[in-house]
Amino acid sequence: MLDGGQAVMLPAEQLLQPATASSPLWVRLAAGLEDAIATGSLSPGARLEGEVSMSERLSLSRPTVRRAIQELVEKGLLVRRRGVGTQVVHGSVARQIDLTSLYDDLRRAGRVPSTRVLDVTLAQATPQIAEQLGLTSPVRVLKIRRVRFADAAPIAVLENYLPEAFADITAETLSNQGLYHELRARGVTLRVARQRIGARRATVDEGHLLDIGRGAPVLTMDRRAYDADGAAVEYGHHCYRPDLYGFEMTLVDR
Amino acid sequence: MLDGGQAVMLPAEQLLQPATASSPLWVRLAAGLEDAIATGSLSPGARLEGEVSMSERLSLSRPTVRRAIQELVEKGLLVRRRGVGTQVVHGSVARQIDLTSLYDDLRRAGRVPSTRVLDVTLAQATPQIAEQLGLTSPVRVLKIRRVRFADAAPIAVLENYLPEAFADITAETLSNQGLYHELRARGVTLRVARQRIGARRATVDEGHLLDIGRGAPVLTMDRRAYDADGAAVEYGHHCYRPDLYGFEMTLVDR
DNA sequence: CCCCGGATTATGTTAGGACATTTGAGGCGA
DNA sequence: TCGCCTCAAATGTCCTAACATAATCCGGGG
Repeated sequence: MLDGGQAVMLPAEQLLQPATASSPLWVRLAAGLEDAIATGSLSPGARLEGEVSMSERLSLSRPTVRRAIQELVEKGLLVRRRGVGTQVVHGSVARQIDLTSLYDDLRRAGRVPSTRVLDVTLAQATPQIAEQLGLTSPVRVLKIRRVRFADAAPIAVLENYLPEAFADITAETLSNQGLYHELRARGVTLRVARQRIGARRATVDEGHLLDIGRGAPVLTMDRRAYDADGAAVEYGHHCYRPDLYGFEMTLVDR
Repeated sequence: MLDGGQAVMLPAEQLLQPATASSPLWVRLAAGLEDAIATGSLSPGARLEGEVSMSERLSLSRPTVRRAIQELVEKGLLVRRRGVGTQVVHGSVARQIDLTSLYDDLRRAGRVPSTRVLDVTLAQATPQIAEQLGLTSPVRVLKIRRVRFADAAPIAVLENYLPEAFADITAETLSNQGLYHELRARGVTLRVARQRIGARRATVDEGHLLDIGRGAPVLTMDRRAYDADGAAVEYGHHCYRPDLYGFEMTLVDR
């Protein structure tokens, strides 16, 4: 076998990130492993040290080591096979779709995001919007319309609806940081989101905002995000310039 | 509190699916819980019985119960909060994107899928295709072109590339079942896939096959699927009619 | 009546052990 | 030399046990 004839054993200091951080042990181990993969200490195809051996060497319990490895398996970085071992997957790594905003996505990709807020208005909700937010019909909602730029090029038109409780969100706040960041700052923790990705022709308005021809194709994403209580917090309707943005994800068979 | 003032306690027989099935305990419990949610025995917002209580009542260990619940949390059906408990999420359930083929997707949605195989040819790989499959340049690959129908309406044009080892796949086989089914039948187990979803204008050819106007928007998906060994098995380039198909997924914050 | 602080309850983390199952490789025999 | 069989190694499943931590509830004191 070319790949991983011998199991790779990395020093404990490299695997376990600094003890100063008071995060769970398995998180620190997972971070250490992910780092080792990212920096090339563990190259694609390499066979990992066995769970039992690793737990003894690091003075951790096997469940803890297992939990860390499981994390990376679900991220698509490692593959485990019973009777064989754990290997680093081939191919270049792609980040998984997270419950994050486009703003964070772009920053991580090393691009410079900026936002132009078109309008922030409190208006009567249409029956459709009210239903998406799980509210009874005659209710007012905050409507936000923004254009997102990456390195000065317009890449998306964002339309978001929130319950009236968030009516004090200002256009200024949204210019500086993403909507999700602002929600988190208010103590709202988003837990689950359902989204649908599709495509259609751009409306005249969208075509103008995105600087593409009228009727040009756009990539769309509708998302409903829920609170920890299960209450709908946000309904978003986004559309992207397909030549500048796409959704990448890693699927893992379980 | 309106929702879940009292924890719901379902009978053991309902939660644990038949013992005849020799699947792992946590799988059977997870299936039982998922069933209870699907049938409405556990309605949205309902509070689940605590882990400890449930494990005692079912004569299972807490880690086993935890594993089952964890599964449904990752599927987006349940939400857990420390100090509070576990609740069924609100909103209608949407299936998560899996490592499955479009063929299986449609069958599960209750639609009748069918396939028209355009051509199956063994040809010299372009440098791009070879690179996607992780092969050195001068190599032949199997190229498959199909049109997928759902209830007699064309919804996708599928273009797949496979290593020469699969050259004996015939057009006839592909008419009866999906490509992934055929691969599994040959002992190939797909473990990881990376995909990118985007949009663009349909080519003249695609517009004709999908019965849409030329230049109409199509939803595209490029996927590379890897074997358990980490070897690239398939590279696919699909395009869908956006008015008939979209990608739905559930995101869970961890 | 309001506010604050403990008791309660629930999930989160970690440990340590035992056995089952799958896989690959090496050795033995025909 | 080829094929079968056994064995070792690795992950998968399952158990018991304890402590940590967050959130809520409730009662007492101001």
